[in-house]
Amino acid sequence: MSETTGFSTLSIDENKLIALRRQKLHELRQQGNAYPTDFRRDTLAAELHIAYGGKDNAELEAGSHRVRISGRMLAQRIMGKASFVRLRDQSGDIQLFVQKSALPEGRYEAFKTWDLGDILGAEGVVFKTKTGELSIKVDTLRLLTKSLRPLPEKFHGLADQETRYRQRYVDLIMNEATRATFRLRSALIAYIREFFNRRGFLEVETPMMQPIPGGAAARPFITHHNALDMQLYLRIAPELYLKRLVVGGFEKVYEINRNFRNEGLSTRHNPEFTMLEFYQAYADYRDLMDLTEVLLRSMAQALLGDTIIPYQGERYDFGQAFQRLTVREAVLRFNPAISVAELDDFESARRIAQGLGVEVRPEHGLGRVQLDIFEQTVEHQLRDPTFITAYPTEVSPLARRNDQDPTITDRFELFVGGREIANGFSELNDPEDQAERFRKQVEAKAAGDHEAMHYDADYIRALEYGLPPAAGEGIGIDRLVMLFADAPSIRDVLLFPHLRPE
RNA sequence: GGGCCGUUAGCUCAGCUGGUAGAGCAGCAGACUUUUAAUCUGUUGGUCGUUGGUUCGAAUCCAACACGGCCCA
Repeated sequence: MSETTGFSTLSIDENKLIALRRQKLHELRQQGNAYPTDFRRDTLAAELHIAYGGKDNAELEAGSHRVRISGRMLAQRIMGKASFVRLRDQSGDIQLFVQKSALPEGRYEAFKTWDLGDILGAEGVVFKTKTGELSIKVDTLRLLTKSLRPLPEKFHGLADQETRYRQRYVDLIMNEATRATFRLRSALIAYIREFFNRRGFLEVETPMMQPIPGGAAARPFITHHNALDMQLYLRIAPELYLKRLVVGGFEKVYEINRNFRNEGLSTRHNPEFTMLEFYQAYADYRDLMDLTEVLLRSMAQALLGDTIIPYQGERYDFGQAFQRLTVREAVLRFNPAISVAELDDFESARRIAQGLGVEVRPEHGLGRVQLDIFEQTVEHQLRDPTFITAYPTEVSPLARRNDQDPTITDRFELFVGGREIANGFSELNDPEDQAERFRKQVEAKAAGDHEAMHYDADYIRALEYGLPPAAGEGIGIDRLVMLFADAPSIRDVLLFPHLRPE
């Protein structure tokens, strides 16, 4: 016990490995600037592989290509008078061959004291080793940043899920699969921007702090503005602002940004998540289904090189026309035991829903009950991309009523792999109908529905100026990235997923 | 919110019916001028998630709690 008292002043996760590295840093400080900023690289690792990977060593030696490179030292194989180092920069890895005889006096000895994880700058000549690995024969070698914390083990890497999420920087250092996922995410978002820009959509940014949270059925986060002494909400959706812009004459707009919903965490839910919403005047929900098919199919081809997307052992086909079913049709198709008559009769539908464990509240109408049955029995079975249409009006307060049947709306949701990926509809542009729907929502809120909407008088005022016939859609980017990256949890596609405090 | 599983060295993991903690990697010391999880010799390193209980004795059994994972709502 008395042996350990000397460490009692160290912070909780300080250990001898860190203490030793800290001592090395202390010595570096005494020798001069321990954190130099004057090193400039002229090449990335991947550029070297592209430029010289195909050449043999005789060609390389004849060319004598000098390069300056920098990155994190991930492996060190030290022999008496020469060593190999694996160095990584953003583009990839390159091996350094460090010879004592090629370095200034004392430098090799210093190098041997450097640690895995240290950031180095190196200069030398490109060559290939006798096993054919492209490398740099180093004659200048500097330590640019001392790493105080030991990296995870080189072979198994970092496997602990919790640490991977909490310390994403370590996950990124250690796991190529993680780097690939987030490169894919970036490419996917870039693809969306290009897709919509090319089609004449204008990218806009609307408020994320809103005095009235609207555009979705969800509980918001509440915050407070000190100077104005007013309550604000983090947005649950940008929808109502984007449609105000369509009123203003921006006829095709889109926004990619965060929404915040005050609900539980799961493998499919994070309190903040990224949504694409887009609106197009002089279009209806069918046009958007067509556009969505083109978007996802071309995106799969562009990012994955195929229209078949493998996901967790399944394969989803984005190449063929997406199936389109109404909520009713889907229920009947996946429940052969339910007849049309039973589904369309309120009392029998209610009994079916209750038999499935659904709570049917007195104010719920037939459409809502049918949707409950759909969610219980069909949703998880929709594996290949499938559009479900004709959502009940009572659960679609912002969607346009169907011309033939006012109890349903011209709305669709897209399901892939049993999960909702997108939600779109022809927009309700009748201000009087919209005002009436808001009033219904306010009543529901008063009756205890925390997810019901507020009455947004300014939005009604905007509609009164005239919203052209339009359709809009939201696509959940995180779920889309999960699909494209074959990731089982939303946390795998968020750089910093929300976790409880350590 | 409920059920199941997990939490042991910096990392990846062993640790049996309870007897006081191990390996590999990393680290440290040494050898080695073309390595590839380099190799060879020696060696340091632990609040066994936390708290309480049972017991002569708990990493191990029990309970509660914390965090995470999976499934369900």
